[in-house]
Amino acid sequence: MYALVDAVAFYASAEKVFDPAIRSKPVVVLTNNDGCVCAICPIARRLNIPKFQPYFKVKHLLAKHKVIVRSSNYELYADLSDRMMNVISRFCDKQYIYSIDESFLHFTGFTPLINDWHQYGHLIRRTVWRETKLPVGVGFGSTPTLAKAANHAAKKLKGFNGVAVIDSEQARLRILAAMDVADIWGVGKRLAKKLKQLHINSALDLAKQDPLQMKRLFNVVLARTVDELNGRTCLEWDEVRQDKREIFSTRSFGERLTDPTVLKTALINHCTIVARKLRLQRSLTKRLLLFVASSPHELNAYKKSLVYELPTSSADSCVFANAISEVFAQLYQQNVRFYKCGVGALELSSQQFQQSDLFTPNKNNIKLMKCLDSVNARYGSNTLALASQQQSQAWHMKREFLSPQYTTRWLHLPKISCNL
DNA sequence: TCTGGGGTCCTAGGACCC
DNA sequence: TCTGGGGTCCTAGGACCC
Repeated sequence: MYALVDAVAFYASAEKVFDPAIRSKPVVVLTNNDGCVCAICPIARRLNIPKFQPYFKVKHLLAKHKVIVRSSNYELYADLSDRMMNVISRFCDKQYIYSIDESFLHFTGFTPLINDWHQYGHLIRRTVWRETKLPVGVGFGSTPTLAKAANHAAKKLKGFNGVAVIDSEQARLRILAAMDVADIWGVGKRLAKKLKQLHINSALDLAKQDPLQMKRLFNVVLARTVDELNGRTCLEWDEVRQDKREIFSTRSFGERLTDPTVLKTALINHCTIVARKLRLQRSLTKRLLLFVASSPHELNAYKKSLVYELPTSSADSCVFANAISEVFAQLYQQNVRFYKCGVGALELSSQQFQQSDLFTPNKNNIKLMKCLDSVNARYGSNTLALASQQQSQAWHMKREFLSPQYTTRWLHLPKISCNL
């Protein structure tokens, strides 16, 4: 049995945790640089606020309904996510954190004392709410995709109240029949449109298809989804939590940027993030993708990228930073208003099997990186940083409606006053 | 006045080589 | 003079997810 536990409109719910005054109000959260609406609380959802629309286009609508608008407060969300995942982990020995607000639980060789999945789901919900004040939905199913479907039902379909269980044929048919094919995990807008042309409208319609036929007409991924919807597990636990095959760090700037030094600093910051992520999954990369770009919405948009081939696979921030310095001139161009840049690690390999070069000295300083990681883990990210990262504020995000970092900054600690 | 997220994986099609 | 196959690698862009 698998379970998927995730928060209801996580970012918006997180904003309500330390601000009870807005709990009964419509709340939305914006993406980086206050670009788009990315989280809509259930109360705001009833007002038909569209998701992933540019903020400036829905501004008037939000104002009309007196919607509370917040910038993304990642410091807060990351910390609340940790707390939530911690609580959830107590309910199963195998947890896989799939995203900031979702985790899969895999019950195998272990049955909870409470031998009723409904009750168990509600216990998870109640406990998470009691300890974090975050609302979660829980879905159970015999495959990851069915657990996802149950989770969708738990939160979106009538009569489930936050928990749904697919543990019988009736339950499976009932939930899949009520689900639009577009709401299945792995079926996006594009695929859903094509499926509907073939009169495959509900999740159940898709489940009834022949996997081989789906593979022929579409691809192997969809064939697997069909199998999963029928209770045949294709995404094995190890596959669900496989190592990433590429790792990126990219960001748009709060304001357009023309200064080469600042742009280079931004790139170096991205490369240290990528290096840290690589070390976290014990991977090395042989090739870095570096890119810079002006806004795609601009006339004569500028875009330049290049692949840097490292002499030996690495996850060393210093090696990456040197690579950037070496080729930066090829990326930069005068009079371009830069909007975005990023670094990606391609062609990853395991740290365990490092291939060295007979003729090139290995420049990877594993000890130094280990030290850097442990200091930063203890005292906060970027306590130790490369000199070339120069804590510049110039390219930092625009966050006009930022809430306090209640849990990660002393100055932002919530104050409780009581009158005796 | 101007404003449009970030991450990962996959694939079609082009370049190049034999 | 004209015509032609198959493999590998690379890249840009698409699809999907949150």
